[in-house]
Amino acid sequence: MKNMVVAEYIDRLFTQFEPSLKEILTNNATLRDFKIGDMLMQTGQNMRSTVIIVEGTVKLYREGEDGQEFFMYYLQPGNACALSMICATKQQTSQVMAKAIQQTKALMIPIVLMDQLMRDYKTWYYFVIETYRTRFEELLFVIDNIAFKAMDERLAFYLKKQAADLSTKQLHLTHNQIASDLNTSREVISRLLKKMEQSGQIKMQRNYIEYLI
Amino acid sequence: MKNMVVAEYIDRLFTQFEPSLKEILTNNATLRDFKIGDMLMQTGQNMRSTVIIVEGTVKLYREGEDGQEFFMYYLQPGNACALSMICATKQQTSQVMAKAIQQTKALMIPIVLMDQLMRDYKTWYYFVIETYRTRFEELLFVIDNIAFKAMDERLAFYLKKQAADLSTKQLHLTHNQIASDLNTSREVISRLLKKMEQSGQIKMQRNYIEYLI
DNA sequence: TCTGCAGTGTGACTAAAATCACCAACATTG
DNA sequence: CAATGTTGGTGATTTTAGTCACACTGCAGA
Repeated sequence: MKNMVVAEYIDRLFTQFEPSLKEILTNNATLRDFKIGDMLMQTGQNMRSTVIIVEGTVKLYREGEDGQEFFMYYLQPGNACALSMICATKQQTSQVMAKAIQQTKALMIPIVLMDQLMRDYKTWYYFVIETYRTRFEELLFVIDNIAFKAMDERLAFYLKKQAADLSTKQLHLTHNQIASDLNTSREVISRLLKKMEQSGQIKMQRNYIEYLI
Repeated sequence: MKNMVVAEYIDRLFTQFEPSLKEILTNNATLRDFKIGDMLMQTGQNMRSTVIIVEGTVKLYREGEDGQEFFMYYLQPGNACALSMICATKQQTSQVMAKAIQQTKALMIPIVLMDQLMRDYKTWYYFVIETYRTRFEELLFVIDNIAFKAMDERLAFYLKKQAADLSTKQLHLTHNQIASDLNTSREVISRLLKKMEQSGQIKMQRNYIEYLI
């Protein structure tokens, strides 16, 4: 019974859901595996399911003209992709990219269920609203940083967020990746990182940054 | 009967709503007036109602440290404030500012109604979802511009959007206002506008820009 | 082991934007 | 109409970030 696996994820991550809601989800969700680098969503793609991450980490980003991956936020176990809910409901196409940066498992919930779930289950409705709210806030944060902060502050904030989101101070990042995430150039990042190392905020090695604060 | 006024607005702007939904809204919404410059929402404020604009225009912006009003988008008749829905539902505080830039009237819908409306009325539910979707997209657009575009492109886009949103090519803006909206300095805007005038995209007068394309 | 490439360091230069300084035009108000 | 404040124009300068060029260093694969 492969749905035992689904049921277990739902039980663990959504303790607040009513038993009958859990049952509906279990019976209708399919579990999908994504390897590192796999895309869950791409610009222009039409969504047919709402996506809920149950394992791993997914990076949401806006793609630049030269392939930059302007970082917005991560989705983690228990998070749903707000855009997959929105686009799914109205059959709209997505405006962003979502890529697995770890081995990831996600529940795919057919969009046809959305109306019924929203109507019948207050806990689901709250979950959806909360998803919108947190993602909206993340976007506002992104706007704040990019609109009002200089590069050094943005970098410091970026590293802090990485450490927090990935729950580790051992960051496996190249200067190039960071530059792409912040939409700047590698040299700028190298220089700023050096300053941060000199002031004791980080330690650097090849492909690796240790966040010390 | 002051609710006749409310009923009329709802009838005109929300033809898709079921009669009983319209009735509930009519009986529970209060109409509020805002003069130019009045705030509908402020950072840190706790929302107690969902706000639907029925007349006028409201500017949503992020406030900078020195009082800049970093422009995000306008709300117009028929639009609801996505944040007032989100914050209202969870009693969260708002992260942005909303200011009337025209004489504005708005329906205030008590948050206690939200759960019931979402559950009982599919048209309401769709309206809410659509509100989230369009505002989310607006934010993505803002991020796109600020992350990837240079000042001249941002300015051109800004003027275009003003003309489109306010349905007029006669823009009553000072260089200072524009600079504040784009979080740059007045001199930069003056110079770029001059270039745009020279290339025939706009015509300038004091406190006034005519968008020619 | 050697080779090549991805990752990093750094100086020099360029470009974009912010800041400073100051002036002129216009509007409002007493 | 004089005084004052707001708006806009413009040159000079500074700051920040982006670009170019090139060197160095590990690591992985032939």
